[in-house]
This record gives sequence, structure tokens and C-alpha cells, in this order.
Amino acid sequence: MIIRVAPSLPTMKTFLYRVPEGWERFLGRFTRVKIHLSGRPVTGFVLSEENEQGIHLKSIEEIKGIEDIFPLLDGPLGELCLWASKFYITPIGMVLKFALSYGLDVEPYLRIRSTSRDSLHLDGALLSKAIKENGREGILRYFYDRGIELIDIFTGVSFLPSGTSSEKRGRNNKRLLYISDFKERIEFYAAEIERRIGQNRNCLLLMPDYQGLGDFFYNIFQKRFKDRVLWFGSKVQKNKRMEAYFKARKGGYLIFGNKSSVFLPGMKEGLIIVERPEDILKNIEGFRFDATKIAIERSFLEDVDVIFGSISPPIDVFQEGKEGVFEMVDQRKAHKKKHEIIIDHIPSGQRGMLSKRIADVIEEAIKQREVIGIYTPKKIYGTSVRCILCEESILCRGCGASLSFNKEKNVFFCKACGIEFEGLIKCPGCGGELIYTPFLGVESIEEQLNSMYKGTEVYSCTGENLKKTLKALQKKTPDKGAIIVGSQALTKLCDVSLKRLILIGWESIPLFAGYRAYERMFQTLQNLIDGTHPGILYFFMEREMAVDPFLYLDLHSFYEKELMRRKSALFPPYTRLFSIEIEHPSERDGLKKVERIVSLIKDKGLEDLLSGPVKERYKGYYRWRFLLKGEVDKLYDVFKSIYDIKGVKIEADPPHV
DNA sequence: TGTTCGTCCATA
DNA sequence: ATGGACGAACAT
Repeated sequence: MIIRVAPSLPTMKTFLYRVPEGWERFLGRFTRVKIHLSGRPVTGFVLSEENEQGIHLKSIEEIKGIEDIFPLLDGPLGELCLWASKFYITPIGMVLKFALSYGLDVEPYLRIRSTSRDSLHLDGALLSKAIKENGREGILRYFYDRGIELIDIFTGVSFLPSGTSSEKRGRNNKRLLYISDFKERIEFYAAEIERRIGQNRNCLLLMPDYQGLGDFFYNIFQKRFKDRVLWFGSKVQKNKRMEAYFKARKGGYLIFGNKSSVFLPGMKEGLIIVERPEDILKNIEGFRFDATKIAIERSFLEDVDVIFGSISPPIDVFQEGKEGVFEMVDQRKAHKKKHEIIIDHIPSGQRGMLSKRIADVIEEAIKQREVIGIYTPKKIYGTSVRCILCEESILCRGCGASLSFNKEKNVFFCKACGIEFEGLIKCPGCGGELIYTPFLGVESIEEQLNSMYKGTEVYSCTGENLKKTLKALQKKTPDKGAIIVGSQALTKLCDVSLKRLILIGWESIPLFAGYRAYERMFQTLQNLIDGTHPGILYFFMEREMAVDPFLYLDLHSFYEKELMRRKSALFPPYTRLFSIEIEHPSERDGLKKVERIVSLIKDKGLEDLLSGPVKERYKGYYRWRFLLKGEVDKLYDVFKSIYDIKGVKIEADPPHV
């Protein structure tokens, strides 16, 4: 038998191998096999059986071994991986490797139960040990001849392929977008979870597992569902994770996980909850994907319901709600409560410090012993490069940090990611002269507060210290006033009540958030309000009425307007975006590569979808970046043909362009 | 003409 | 991913 195998390597190529006599029945779609490629051992996945007649290759090697008893990703989950491979232009071998990564090593957790007389000598042995002693082939033969069963050590349940190929598919599943405040969401989830657990079904709760937010949620539900709650994060100890893996197969649990757990098996008739889908981070190791997209697709391929809960959902999910892919329920209560809103600006002479008017507000709050918050999108104090005419900051396209200037080389560069921007001597927006001004960040505000208001408690809240801050806030003396200063991490506060919330420079988010800028502004504001329900909201902007905050307070009108803007400029959700990055140390050779790629795109008649390239310097390298707008079906062949070119990176749905 | 270093290429 | 082929740049 000849099989096609996808190696778990970053290549779109697949390879043919011969299967040793007698092994045929041990192999199915996506069985992991050991192969040799360029004479070196590599793990691959069986894709299909090939017709031996049509094959003229003289040098087909045999596979070197079988790595699992049966395919660990099968049925609808296998379909999901195939879909993701295409949707994200990632070789199927890489997707499968990633999707399995959490539960790769099942054999040390399985015990053999003999079910026939001639396998009695294996009874009770650990599978990994038995394989070491008897060879894998022998054990496989017992398993496929029904001489043994495999029992995991946590549940006592028989370990079998989970795929239930094509019985009930997801067309009738529930996909619900639940728009509501934090407290409502928790109650709603709890009710859904309770019902499912009662029916011995699983719930998977996906959330951004960073900055201590995961622990916060875990504690809430752990109190309620006790030993029915399992942690499946990457930080969890290996045997704890394996315990969750096997218990999930049994059913009746609430499993907490981050983005990689969307591929967890055992979710049949279960529920996937995505809390704050707008904050779910994209995975970056090897296989880049957005877990919310995978969750949605999973509900189409498998018998699984999906609930997205948020106060400010991703705009593409809102759009899907309008199209009927999602049922949309709006249960917000708190937004009907009116906040007082005060809009002001910071005079240009007072930009590097807390302006007089901001200080007035703070002093009033201190006098009243209030707990108040200050939000600023910038973490650190620094000097920004600005344009003298339009006053826009010049920021790094890659990471959004403000640019620094190297006088000797006459080049702007980003300290954070090393990109140099050539020929930038005038403002890219309006052509004005560039000047330098200090800006306010969490650090500098904290410093100034500490020196201006000695004796007042000041807490800083950034990505790095959120966990500590949350703990400190719990211990804080209740009737004493305090000031919490924070960046984006301030949106992670869930049950803090603030009398006043001061936003400094909130309107400058667009400078580094690309086409999703307004959406991010909206989501930041809404999550801040949801987490801290302030009595008075202050907007201190760098220019008078730079933005009208009232446009960002009504969910429906904001999304309608933003969708119209996206539609007319052709941006997601009305098209998909892809970036192609070409990196090369020499400019001449790099340009050759760029031309090669452009001509490949032109050959397919797709040049209309192409924009760029934009040239950048990056740590001594030259880098070119293209953007392509269009659907995968149209673009897949081109992507496949350029994927294997060295130094070329394709990114699907790049977040800030 | 030999040596070293870095880029390209194919993997069954 | 990665080892070997290949070719440019350098030294002898």
C-alpha cells in the first residue's frame, strides 16, 4: 500500500510512502507516522491512500513507524483541521501537530485491560511500558484484534477513536451572541453550564488566559461547580492537563482553556463559551489562528453549540448576527444607567504632565476619599515624534510604539521591534515638519501622582503587574480613597467600582490600531465602563473635540456606522486580508524575490487584489510587505505556490494594517 | 586555485 | 526543519 503523508514541517509539499506488509489495518486518516525525509526522522500524518498503478517513482521509502494506536484527531475534528489549514494557509501537518500538542503523550496514562485469553499477560500493564517491552506492532495487533482494551488511569473509561463521522452535523446548532454586562454574562454562563453538566455534557470556556484573568474566572466557577471544573491552560502541569483531557472524553465537566483548547476532543453535544471574544489573542507559535473563528467553524462541523459573551463583540461577529449566522441577544442593563460625561482637552503646553484641569479633578476626588481610575493607552513615559501641523504622533507600523530618531543615520527607528523607516523626514499624513514632544504614559502619571499627592494610594495597572494589582486592591482599606492608573490592562478589571474614570489620550488609539482602530476604541471604552461602572467619565483629549465620545456610547449605531465604513473601504468583514512579507539581507536579491512573487500573482490574474509592496528596514534586513484583499478560494493556489519560498511569510487576517 | 561563509533547495 | 549543493567573496 502506498500512502500520502503530510510532514509536520512548514512546507506545502506532501510525500508518498510504502506501508510495510501487515500494517495497513493500523492506519487511518491522520494517523501519526514516523517517516524519513532527507534521511532524517520526521513526524508526519497519513492523508490518504494512493492508487499504486499511477505511481512511477522508483524511490518510495517505507514509513519507519506508527506513533499512535489510532488517529487522535478524527471525524469532525479532523475536518476542522483541514478547514483551518486552508483558511489560514498553513500546512495540514503543522495544524495537526499544533491541534494535538496538548495531548500528544497519551500512552503513559493508559492501562491495558485484557479481553481475551492470549493477552492475559498484558493485563494491567501501562501502555507505554508494554510497547517498550513487546514492540508496538504486537500491541497494535492485540488492539485491532479486540484482544485488549485501553483504559485511562483517571476515569477508567475505554480509550477509543472519538470521531462520529457524519451523523448529526452542526447546521442546527445554537450560535449565540450574548451581549450584556459582566455580571449578567456570568449568570447566563452558569445557568447554561449547570444544565449541560447535569446532562453529562462538556462546556469549554475559552478566555484570554493572561494577566490573571483566567484565575479570576476559574475561582468564580470553581466555587459553583467544585470538582466538575478543570483547567486546561498551557501553564497547567502535564498530568493535570492529561487528567482534563481524559475527563473531557468522559463528559460532564467545565473546562477552562485558552485559544489552543478549541481543538479539545470530547465536545460532542457540548457547549463552547467564548468570553470577550474581542480579546482572544491570536496564537503565534507556528500556526497563526484566531480561536473564535475556529470555534464558529467547529459548531458547523460538529454537534457543538457556541456562545460568545461580550459587552462589545468583534464587529465581524456582530455582522454575522445580522446575517443570521449568530442569534443575537442584547441583555445589557448597566448601559441604561447614565454616566455624567465631561469632555475637555489638554492645552498644548501641558502635554507632558497632568494638566491643571486633570489635577483639579484628582484633587476633588482625593478630598471626597473616592476611588478613581485613570486610563491612558500608553504604558511608558517617553518622547514622541509628532507633526508640527496636524499634531499626529508618528508611530511604528509594526507595534505602535512611538518612533525614535537616529540623527547620525538620519533615520527613524522603533526601539521595540528594530524596524527602521527610511526617508521619513516629513509627516506621512500632511507633509509637515516633525517635532518632539513628551507624552503621558502610565509610568509618568504614576510618578507625578506620587510626588503631587503624597499619602494618596496609587495603584498602577499594566499588563505586567495586573495580577499583583488585583490582589493589592482586594486588601485595600475600603473607606480610603485611591487612584488606579492603567493602560489597556485596566479593561481587565471586572468588579471594581470607580467614582470617576479619567481617560487621557483614549482618542489616540487609532494611531496604532490600523483599520480596526475605531472598533478597538469602542471596545476599550465599553469594557472600561463595564468593568468599573464609573459615575463620571472624563475625556481629556489632546486636541479640542478631536473625537466625539458620544458616538462610542451606543452599540448599535456605532456598529452600523463602522460596518458602513468598512464596506465602502473594503475591509473585513467584507473581505479577508492577507499580508505577504518578504525578508532578505540584500536589497537586490530581495527585490528579485518580490518580482517573482508579483509575477506569480499576475499570472493568476489577481493583481487587482494586490497593494504594495512597502519597504522597511528590519534589524539589518530589508523587508517588503504586500497586502492582498480577497477570499481564500481565489487566492489559495497562489499562496500555496509561494509558501515554500524561503524568507516569505504569509499572514492571514493581520491585525493592524 | 583553495577556503569560508551564506543562501537556495529538496526532501518520497 | 535542516543537511548538502552551490556560488560569491576572500586569501594565498
